[in-house]
Formats: sequence, structure tokens, C-alpha cells
Amino acid sequence: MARKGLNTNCIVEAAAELIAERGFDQFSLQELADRLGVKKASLYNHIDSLSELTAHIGRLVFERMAEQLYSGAETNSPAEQLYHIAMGYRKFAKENAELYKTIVKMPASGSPDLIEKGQEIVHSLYPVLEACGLSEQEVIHFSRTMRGAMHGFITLEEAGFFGNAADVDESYFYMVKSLIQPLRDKDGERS
Amino acid sequence: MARKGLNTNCIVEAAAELIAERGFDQFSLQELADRLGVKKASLYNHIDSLSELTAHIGRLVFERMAEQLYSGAETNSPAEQLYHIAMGYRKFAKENAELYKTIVKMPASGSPDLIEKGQEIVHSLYPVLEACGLSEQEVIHFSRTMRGAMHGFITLEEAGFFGNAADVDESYFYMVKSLIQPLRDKDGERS
DNA sequence: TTGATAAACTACTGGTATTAGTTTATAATA
DNA sequence: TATTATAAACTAATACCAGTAGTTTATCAA
Repeated sequence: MARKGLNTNCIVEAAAELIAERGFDQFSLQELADRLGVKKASLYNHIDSLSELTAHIGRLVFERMAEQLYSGAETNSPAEQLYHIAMGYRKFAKENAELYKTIVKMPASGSPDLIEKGQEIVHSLYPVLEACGLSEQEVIHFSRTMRGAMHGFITLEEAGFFGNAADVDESYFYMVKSLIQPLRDKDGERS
Repeated sequence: MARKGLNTNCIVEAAAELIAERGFDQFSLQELADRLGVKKASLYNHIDSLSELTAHIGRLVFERMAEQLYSGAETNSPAEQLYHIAMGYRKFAKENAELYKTIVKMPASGSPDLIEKGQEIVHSLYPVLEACGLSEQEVIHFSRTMRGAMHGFITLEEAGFFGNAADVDESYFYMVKSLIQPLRDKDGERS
């Protein structure tokens, strides 16, 4: 009955580790408690519910993704930065497929906290997009377009909805190019 | 113990109805059996498992969506047809939000049957896209792009990941326009 | 009428999240 | 240092869940 020094943070991180190892669908509080050397009920001293824990994990996933996404050079052109982010987004989602499902299969709608983290990922692009000559509204439209496209493509790919008729990497490249090209053009207009 | 005349079809349809009414997350075989006036175990005479049933429902959703999508006039230009489909896709997903989740939250990867139905929705556009001057590979890339974009946008919207900073309808319109415009241009080149 | 089969049933297993009430270790206070 | 309050662990239970084994019954075909 010695104290294990648990807290919300280390529970969330252990849960993320467990999901990454064993898969999202296999995850349970029982397994999590076992791994932490604690009884299942004890987790409730630190978390409110499974869905709250899931939201915490989702936020962690977004944080890690943002970290990886913006690690590269910031010195490129706006279009290059967008390209870099789009490629990094898919790379992260594929390398952390089970963790990414946390966002996809989230019960009900996400917590405000989670939503904010999710927006951060593309919100930091706002100044870049404005620099491309997009209006305030267009920046938001483009941001939503790109997030939706990336997320949807990855989700459908992961679920097996794309056949083998063409290389999926190429399709993603085609999509990203399609989305970014108009920005290059617009940027060109101004200069 | 009188026979209720159940079969796979009417179970799937009752399940879809239940999901539409009460929500995907509230659905259970117990509730489904109650509604059908039957014991839970009896369902297993007609279905193999919950996940198989979910796949059946997913297929039904795709069928209904395809029905609604292609009900309009076929006499428009290719770009107009694409626009019509994109708008219908989101309309259906919003009007049947809980049912649409069946596709999103599907356990593991979907069944081959389901995947085929999903592909049908956009595959019928192939000749249209080819008529726009797209190569065989480009047709597939564009199809994947559009499906991904539509699906992702709707999913993020439904999950509350888009704030109130701009009108969501306008953002969707922006996205669809962005994707279709290059096809108009390409079509124009040929003529 | 008999026999086979399909569809219902009962009763159960092992799993899940969650809660209530209890004990104990730590930290703060007198 | 002794006391007390609190946080963190515990035990034990509840109410669900999907799925299974074995049994009975209704229907159809021979």
C-alpha cells in the first residue's frame, strides 16, 4: 500500500505508451493499472473518467506532433513550410498510428483543451499564410481545408479505403501540391 | 418463443435506425435485441459479431449516401457534377451524423465489402475525371484527394475542431472550389 | 407423421468502466 | 514530537458489455 507517487501526467504518459505498444482497441484501465503496479480503482484519484483520460492523451499526441512538425528550419518560403508540415503530419500519423487513433476515435466531441491544441498545429501558420496574400477569412478557410485534407486522407488510408491502384505516397503528394499551388500563384501575383 | 422472422437485413436496418436515434456510442446489442423483441443471444443466429454488424451498417450508409448523391441531374459539366457530389456528401454526413460515425469509428479496418461500396461512391466519377483530361493515375490521385478532403473536413467539423472564427459552410465551399478549379483550368486547356 | 433444421431461448463467462466505503502513508500543524 | 487532515492507495461491489454453450421449439420437407 506504499504510495507509488502517481499523478495525472505520468498516468497519461503511461497510457500513451501502452496504446502505442498494444494498440488503441486493446487499451483498458485494467492493463494500465497493472503496468503502473496499482489497482484499477486507484487511477480514479487522478483522473475523472476514461474519456477524460482519452482527451488528455489526444492533447499529448497533438503536442508531440507539433514538436516534430516545427523542428525543421523556419527559413524556407511559405509554400515550402506548408509542404514540410503536410509531409511531417502524415509521417507522424503513420509512425504513431495507434496513438493517432486516439484523435479519430475520440468519444463524443473533444475537450476544449484538446481542440485548442489541435488548432495550434495549423494556427502557427496564420502569419505565413497572411504573408502569401490571403485575407483574414481566407487564412481560416485554407487552414481548415488543409487540416481536413490531411486528417481525412490519413484516416481513409489507415482504414484501408485506398486500394492498390496507385501509389499512396504519390496521391498524398498530389493532394498537398494541389492545395499549395494556388498559394504560390497568389504569392507570385503580388511580386 | 414464436419466430419473429428476423434476418440479417432487418437487423442491420433496425441497428441503423437505433444508431440514428440514440447515437453511435449508446448503441449495444442488448438495446437492439430489446427493440426487436428478442433476446440478445438470438441475434447471433443472423450475425457473426458486433464488428461484422458494424461493417454491414457501414455498407448500408454508403449505399444510402450514393443513392442521394447521384439522384441529381447528370447533364451538368464535369466540374458541376463534382461540386454537386461534394455538397451532397457533406449534406448527407450532417443529416446522418451518427450513422456517418459508423464509418469513422469502425473497429480495425473495414471489410472488403464495405471498402468496395465506399470506393463506388467516387469511382463512378472516374470517366468524368478522365473527360477532364486527367491521366489514369491522376484520376486516382484526385479521387483520393477529394474523398480524403471531404471526409476529413466533415470529421473535424463534427468533432468541434473548427472554431467560430469563420463560417464553416464558406470554408467547405472554399475547399471544394480549390480542389475543382484546377480541373476547370485543365479542361479549358484542351478546348 | 417423422425428421431435420433454423431460430428462438436460458444461463453463463470473462471482460469493461465506475462507485462507495475503508485503510494507510504522507504532510502540515499544534 | 504528537496530532490531525488529506491524499492516495485499497477492497468489494455494481451494472453494463460482447460472446458462447447447450436446450427447446417452430417450421418446412420428405
